[in-house]
Amino acid sequence: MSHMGYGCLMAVDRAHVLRSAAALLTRKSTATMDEVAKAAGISRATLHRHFAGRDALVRALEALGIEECEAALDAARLDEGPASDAVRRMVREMEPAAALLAFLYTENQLFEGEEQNAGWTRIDDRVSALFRRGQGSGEFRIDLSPAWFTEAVYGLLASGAWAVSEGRVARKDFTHMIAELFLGGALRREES
Amino acid sequence: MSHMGYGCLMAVDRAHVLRSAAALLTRKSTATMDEVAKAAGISRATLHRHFAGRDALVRALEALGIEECEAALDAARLDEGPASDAVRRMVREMEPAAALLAFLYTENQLFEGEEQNAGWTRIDDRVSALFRRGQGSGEFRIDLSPAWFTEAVYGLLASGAWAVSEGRVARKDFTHMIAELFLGGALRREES
DNA sequence: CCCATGTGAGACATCACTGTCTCAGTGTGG
DNA sequence: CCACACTGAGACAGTGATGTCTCACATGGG
Repeated sequence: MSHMGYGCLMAVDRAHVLRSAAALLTRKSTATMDEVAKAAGISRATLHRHFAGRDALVRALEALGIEECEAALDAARLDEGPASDAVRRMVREMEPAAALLAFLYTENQLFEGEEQNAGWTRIDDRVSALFRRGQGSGEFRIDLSPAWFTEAVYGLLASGAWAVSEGRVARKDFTHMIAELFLGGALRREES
Repeated sequence: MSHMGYGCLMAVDRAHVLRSAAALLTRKSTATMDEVAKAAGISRATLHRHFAGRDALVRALEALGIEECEAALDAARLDEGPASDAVRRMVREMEPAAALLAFLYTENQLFEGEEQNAGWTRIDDRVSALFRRGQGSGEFRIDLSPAWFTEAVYGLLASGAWAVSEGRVARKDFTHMIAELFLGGALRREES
C-alpha cells in the first residue's frame, strides 16, 4: 500500500483528533499535550506522531477552522438575495465552527510576529464584501465600516459560543440571538 | 514609618506595574513573568516582591478590572434617563478598561474549577438590570434576553479593543462603533 | 502463517519558567 | 553621617511540559 498517502490501517482518525482537541482547547486553552491526547482517546506518543508538537497542532486546528469557515461561507451563498438574509444564513452555517473560531480568535495573538494565514484574509474579504454589498443596496447603514461589521460578527460569534458553552444561554437560540441582535440592534423598532 | 502600609520610598508604583502588565498580557496572554517585569521597567525580583507569582498577578489584574468597571458603571449613571443613552455612557466610560476586560474575559476560562470573583457577578447584575429596565420601558426589544445583551456588550467591547489594538479601526470611533451597532444594529432604520 | 504497520506505555534527557535566595548598590530620612 | 528600605542582578534548585526513544502488543494483508 505504499501508493497511499496514509497507511491502510486507517489508524487514528486525524479529523477526530482535531475535533477533540478543538473541543478541549476551546474550554481550556492551556491544556497539555497529554490532556489533548487523553481527550482524543489516544496516547501522547500517537498524538505526537500525527502532530509534531503543540505548535503544529494549533496550525492544523487553524487550517481546520479556515476550511470550515470557508465551507460555511460557501453554504451561506453570501452573494444571493437580500444581504440581511445572507447574514442570517452565514451565522447559521458558522454556528458549528463558532467554538473553534473563538479559540483561534484568541490564540492568534501568539503568532503576532509571523504573517497570518492567508485563509483568514480570504474569509475577511468575503465577509467584508457582503457588508459592502448590503451598504451599496441600501440595506445596511453606512456610518459603520465593513471592517467593523466583520469584527463585530466575529466577536458576537465568539461571545455566543462562549455563553452557550457556559450555559448562560440556550444553544437553540444561538443563531437567532446573534443574527437578530447584529442586524436589528437592541432598540425596539418603531414599525414593529 | 512603620505606621504606613507601604514604605516611604514610594518604590515601584504598583498601579503602573499593573497597567504595564495589562497592556502586555492583553497582546500576549502567555507572556513570561520576566517579560512582564521588563515591560514595567523593573526586575523580575521586584515584580515577585509585589506579586507572589503569576497567579497573584492575574488576581490583582482581575481586581483592577473589576474596580475600573464598577467605577465606569458608577460614572455612567445607568439608572438615569433613557436606557439607550445609559448604554452609550456605559460604553464610553468602559473604553479605557476594555483592553483589560478583553484579557480577563478570555483568561477567566482558566479559573473554571474555582468560583469566580463576586465582583463580576455584581457587574453582570448591574448591566443586566439596565437592559431589563430598557425592556420594561419599551425601549429595548424583548425577544432577546438581558443575559445575552450583557454577553454581547462584553463581546463587542472585547472585539473593539482588539480591533483598535490591531489597527483595524480607529480608536476615536470606538465608542460610536460599539454603542451604535449594539443599539441600532447593522440594518438601516426606516425612519432615518 | 508471517510480516508490516500502527499503537500504547513508559523511560529519559532537555528545556523553559518559576520561586527563592544572596549580595551589592542607591537613595532617603533621622 | 548612619541606618534603613528598596531595588537590580544573578545564582540556584524545583517543577512541569516537551521531544525522543525503545519495546511489546494488536491487527490486517499477502
